[in-house]
Amino acid sequence: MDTIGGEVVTRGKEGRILAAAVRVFARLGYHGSSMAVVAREAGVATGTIYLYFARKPDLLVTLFQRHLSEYLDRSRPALAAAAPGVPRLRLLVERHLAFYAEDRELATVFQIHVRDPDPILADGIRPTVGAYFDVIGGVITEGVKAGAFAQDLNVRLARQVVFGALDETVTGWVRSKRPYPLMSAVDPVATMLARAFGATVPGDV
Amino acid sequence: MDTIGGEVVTRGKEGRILAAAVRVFARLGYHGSSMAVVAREAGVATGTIYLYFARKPDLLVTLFQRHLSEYLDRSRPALAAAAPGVPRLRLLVERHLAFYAEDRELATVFQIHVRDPDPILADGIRPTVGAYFDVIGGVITEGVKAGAFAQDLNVRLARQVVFGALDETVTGWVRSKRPYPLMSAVDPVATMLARAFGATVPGDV
Amino acid sequence: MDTIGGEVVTRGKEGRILAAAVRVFARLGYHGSSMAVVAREAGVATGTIYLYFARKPDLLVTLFQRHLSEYLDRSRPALAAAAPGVPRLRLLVERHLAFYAEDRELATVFQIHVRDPDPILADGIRPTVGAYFDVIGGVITEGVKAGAFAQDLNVRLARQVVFGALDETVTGWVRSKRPYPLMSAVDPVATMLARAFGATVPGDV
Amino acid sequence: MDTIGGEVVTRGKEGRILAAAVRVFARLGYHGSSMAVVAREAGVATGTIYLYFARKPDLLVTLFQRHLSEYLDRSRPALAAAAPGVPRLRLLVERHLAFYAEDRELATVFQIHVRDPDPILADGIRPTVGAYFDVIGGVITEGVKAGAFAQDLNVRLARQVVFGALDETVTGWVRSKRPYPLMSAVDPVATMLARAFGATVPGDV
DNA sequence: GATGAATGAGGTTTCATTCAT
DNA sequence: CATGAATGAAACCTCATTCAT
Repeated sequence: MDTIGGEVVTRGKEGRILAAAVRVFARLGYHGSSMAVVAREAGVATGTIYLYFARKPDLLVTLFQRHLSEYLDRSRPALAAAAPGVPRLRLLVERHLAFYAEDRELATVFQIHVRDPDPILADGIRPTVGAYFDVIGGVITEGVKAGAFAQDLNVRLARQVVFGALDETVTGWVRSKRPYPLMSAVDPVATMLARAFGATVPGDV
Repeated sequence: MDTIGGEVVTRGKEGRILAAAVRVFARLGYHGSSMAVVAREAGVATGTIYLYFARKPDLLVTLFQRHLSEYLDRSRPALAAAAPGVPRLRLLVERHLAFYAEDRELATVFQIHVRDPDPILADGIRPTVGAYFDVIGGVITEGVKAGAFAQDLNVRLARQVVFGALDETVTGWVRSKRPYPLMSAVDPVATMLARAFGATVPGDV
Repeated sequence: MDTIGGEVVTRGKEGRILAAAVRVFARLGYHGSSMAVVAREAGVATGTIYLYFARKPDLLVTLFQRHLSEYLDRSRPALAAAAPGVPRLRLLVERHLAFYAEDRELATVFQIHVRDPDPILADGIRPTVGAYFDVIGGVITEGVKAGAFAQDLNVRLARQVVFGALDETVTGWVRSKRPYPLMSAVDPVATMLARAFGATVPGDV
Repeated sequence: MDTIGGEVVTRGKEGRILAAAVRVFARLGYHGSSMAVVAREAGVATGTIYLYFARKPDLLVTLFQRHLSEYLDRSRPALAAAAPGVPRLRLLVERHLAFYAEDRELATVFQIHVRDPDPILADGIRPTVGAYFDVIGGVITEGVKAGAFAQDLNVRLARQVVFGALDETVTGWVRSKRPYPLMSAVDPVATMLARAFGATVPGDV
């Protein structure tokens, strides 16, 4: 896996296996998928997967680490460059939805498994998701500090509202039979969240 | 299982099995739980479960149907009795959180498995969750009609924001090591959602 | 498994599985045997074995514990009843060979696997074999004390000579194409060992 | 592998692989060792082993053939040079223990695997061990003929007693946590065996 | 000769489900 | 109704062996 122009690119056999895992997990879920099916989808022998991933959970955990971490690394500087408050919050919404819009199957996999209670999965996934929560928390805190958001905002709850709203927006999009452009949700959702935090959105009286 | 005075009551063996399933699924997750463990927790023989539930997924599906449907049936008239707009939205938030606060283990199970992609589970769970979405959609639509919420609100997205925000609020509560009173989130979350929809919240200038 | 008149008797499914394991291990060795083959030999399904033995090594370890421990328990009082020195040594030889003569396949399994280095096997087997070594050591020490054996005997080495000689006698018998009566070796071997320890054997000048 | 001045010398890659196999087999046992681990220990690629040994069992079989055969070839003339009876028997004991004392890891491997029932292993190992039995048998037969040992000695059994006693002596040494000098066992064991066969040992009345 | 990635058969173990008692 | 021993399919994972480079 390489990064070219800011995009995660998967190459070689390891990349093909991860890509196959995304497709299979999206279809059957992690627990409904067998290593044999992932292997067949990747066009390799079952044993070959184990040359790159020691155990089955590593497939899913690696997906989160690679894609989400990489997304976070790209997002932090971009967010810092935006003005605190509404602009930065709007950018967060835009980037979040753009990230998932780019790969519907990856989105499906993430939506399904962020909350998986299997201890081994959770141990691998939670740190990455926790880092994302921190990023969201930062956006809110900075907005409050800048006076753009209500001063009495409960940051922890606000963070959950942001994550929950974004997450469910993506889930709805993934589930919809006739997929609409996910990016069309950027403006409405960003507006709702901004208002939720007491910001004055351009166009409001 | 019966309903007495608005409460779901579990009786006899079927009830003990469902209650055991909640405890076990909360601890190990549906996919990490075996029928044998559920049986032991319920104090019955493995085979006995099959006298009440034809397949393993029926355990989880029945939990959603019983508890969530019953919650919905109780909620609809209560919501109808509240004034449309902010009061009704606030009541929705309050009832949602109260429902989960009442049974932390049930909350855990629901949080984890609403999105499970196993086709048999999904087929059983989605209708019930869909009905809840309709209830939420109704609250929002009525609020718009009543002029309490922004007239250009995208109801579908707003619905997802509500569900996502509530869901993540409960998830956060369930995950927290030292559990705080979930009901303390009612006011802040209700306020955020009301503002998100362009409502004037008492106390706002 | 029960004890009737001093004999180990295997009953029910657990007994049938152990008996099958003896036959299969004798033929293919522990490492060359699969659970599936043992199950087929026992006339049960593969999974059934796991109702009685948690892991594969438990099959072999249990064989040692059941048969060898039981043999030791029967032997200790019998040996104590014999006069120290040559008579007791002779009884040890006789009982050892009789024990193996009784079940050629069990003998084969034991010969092959007493020295198996697999840590899990070794941990289970060594204590039992160690107890046997102690019994042998006792016979020698008592013989020395009674003045029947050479006073300067190195007990540790003598113990190894006894065990090695007996073990190899059984191994040779197990390996021979046309099996001779193992009990015909009792007298010659007992005589050799008695003389080895400096005892005067009846008939010597 | 070459023989220079009576010593087995391992040269080149084949020798390094065999030496690695000894170390790995001593640590993990033949059945617990993988070709990959042997290769890593030898510092070669996995495939390289197959340039020198067609199958995995060939590694173990070759070890027996090379080392034991070479030992036998050196032993036969040495034994012939010793006086029949006790001196020759004592030399046999001394050479046997010296052979194992020289390489504790090789000793471990041999102790563990002489009796392995895997047909392919057994077919390769048994002839070599059989040749050793013949050598031992010769020492005893010559001792009887020379009038040094009891005339009614059962040679087959005596041979097993010798081999078993020596084998177990080495096993005990290999197993002991704090290794003592194996050669200290030469005198006591040789004495016991000589007496076992009815010989008058210098120092006896 | 040497490499080591790739293969895929085969092993152990789990567990939903059945059914004789 | 209730039991729980039994089933056997299917999962994960290992590893001897091959072969293109």
